[in-house]
Amino acid sequence: MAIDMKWFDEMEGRIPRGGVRTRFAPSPTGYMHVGNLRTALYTYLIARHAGGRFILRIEDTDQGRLVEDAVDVIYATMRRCGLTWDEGPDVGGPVGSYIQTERRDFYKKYAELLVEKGLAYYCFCDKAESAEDSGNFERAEDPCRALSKEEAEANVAAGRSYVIRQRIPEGTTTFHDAVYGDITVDNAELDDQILLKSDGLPTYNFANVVDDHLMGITHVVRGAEYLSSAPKYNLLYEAFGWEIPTYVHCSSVMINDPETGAVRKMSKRHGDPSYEDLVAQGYLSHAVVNYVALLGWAPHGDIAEQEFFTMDELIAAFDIAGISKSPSAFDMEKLNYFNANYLRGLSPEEFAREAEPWIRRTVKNEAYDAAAIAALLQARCERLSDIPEKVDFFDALPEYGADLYTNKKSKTNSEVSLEMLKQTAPVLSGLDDWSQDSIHGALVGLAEKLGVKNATLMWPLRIAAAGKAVTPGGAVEICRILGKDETLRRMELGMEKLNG
RNA sequence: GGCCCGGUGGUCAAGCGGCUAAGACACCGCCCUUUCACGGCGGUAACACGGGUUCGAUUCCCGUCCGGGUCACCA
Repeated sequence: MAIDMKWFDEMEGRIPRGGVRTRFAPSPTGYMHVGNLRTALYTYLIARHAGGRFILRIEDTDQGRLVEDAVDVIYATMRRCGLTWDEGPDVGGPVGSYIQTERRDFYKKYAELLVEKGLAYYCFCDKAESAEDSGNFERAEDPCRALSKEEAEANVAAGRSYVIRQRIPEGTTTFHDAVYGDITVDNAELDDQILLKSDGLPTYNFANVVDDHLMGITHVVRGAEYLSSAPKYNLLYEAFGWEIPTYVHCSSVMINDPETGAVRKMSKRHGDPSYEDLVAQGYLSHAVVNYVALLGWAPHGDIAEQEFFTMDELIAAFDIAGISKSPSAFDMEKLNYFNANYLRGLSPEEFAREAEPWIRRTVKNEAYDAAAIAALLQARCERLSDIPEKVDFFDALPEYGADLYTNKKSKTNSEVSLEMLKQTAPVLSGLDDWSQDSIHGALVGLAEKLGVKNATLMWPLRIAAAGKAVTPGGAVEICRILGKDETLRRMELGMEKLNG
């Protein structure tokens, strides 16, 4: 076979030079792992911090795992998280295509180049061929044998399926990682790695190296699970004579298994939440991004104690030196804390907009003002999904026991509560102005007149109005939203209950 | 199991030879208060272990233990 060196020269000529270029290269699985999101974020931040370019590349070389619309999930997730890319499948760029299956010819040519150089070889693997139908590619004991160039060409010409493997030389390989430092491994640990699969598509490792090179990637950011395959990359770069990029491996995101208590890598397969799951549970993207940024990275210097960051602040503060080597555990409690803060940081209007759909899950009665309910909720929920249960009493007064009327701190019991409700009913009934201030003023005035604590008067009223020991907002707020008629009706029910 | 990488409170973490070892979440008190929250104040809690090196180790080196990752025609 003839190698057209002019083609390679042309490819090399297209590679952008100068400036930082990073890439996020997910495979389209249909959802975004928390770990992946964090890797994407760090990758983005490294590029933006340096004023460089951030590239999105789709790694879809695994035909068996293709998921429909999965690429759209990636786009949507990254946009919602504020990770905008400068080059990618949809926006194009100087070194496209940005979808690996559309680059299959490139990989094949580069693999053949290595064969030509004597650094890789064809092999024909009967066992693999027979296993192809079942889709189960078991590792053969003696999978391949190197053939002479003539034999190989004859086989290829005869249409036999084949793979191309790289010859791994003897010795040791050392590579440098920006967070882990120098790592050396014995090449004996490495197998002759497959570059091109029998379906003509490249393996992940090979496609990565070829693409990162051709796309001019300067910083290869990825999860630490790839740390042990990194030496293979160097061997590939060396075989081609290419410049080795800066590696930035990020430790894994772990999770404490709620069932077993064991710590393990976070994964969708074990039922751990993905980004999409978190959003569905009522977490704000910015809260997730902020939290995840701090999971495995910490700011240095005079902002070492800062924990809330806007994206611009992250861009300014992010540095590779702050990335930690040890794996960190995803803590839902702390995410809750971040989310609660972001929720409170919203303007009342923004919060109401976010909250309304959740409020309306249990509050179907349009007479009850969603914005007013939202106002009570803003300081009281960590996740939007906490909302429906908290406001269910508006539509339907729960069945509740008379014991709820007894509260030590408010100095109430059944008798006291009944008396308070009896005193309160005519006062509220006579109120023309059903506003917050008006109701509050009337109640406080009555408490003073009766010589009781505000709480002693308010507690029974709130229980009668809501039928729950804990509610968002107090008696005044709830009555105000319920409206005068409904409030008085519920008070009647309460008094009946207390009369036994 | 081989190889690789880690190890500061329950969790996230600062620290980068000399500190009463930060801060945050969670937890526990107190204050505020119309319940609960929010907010404010305070508290409990950590350098895995054993050897070195050093005047001095959480910090450097070695071993042990523990944890994780990886050993695919998956990424």
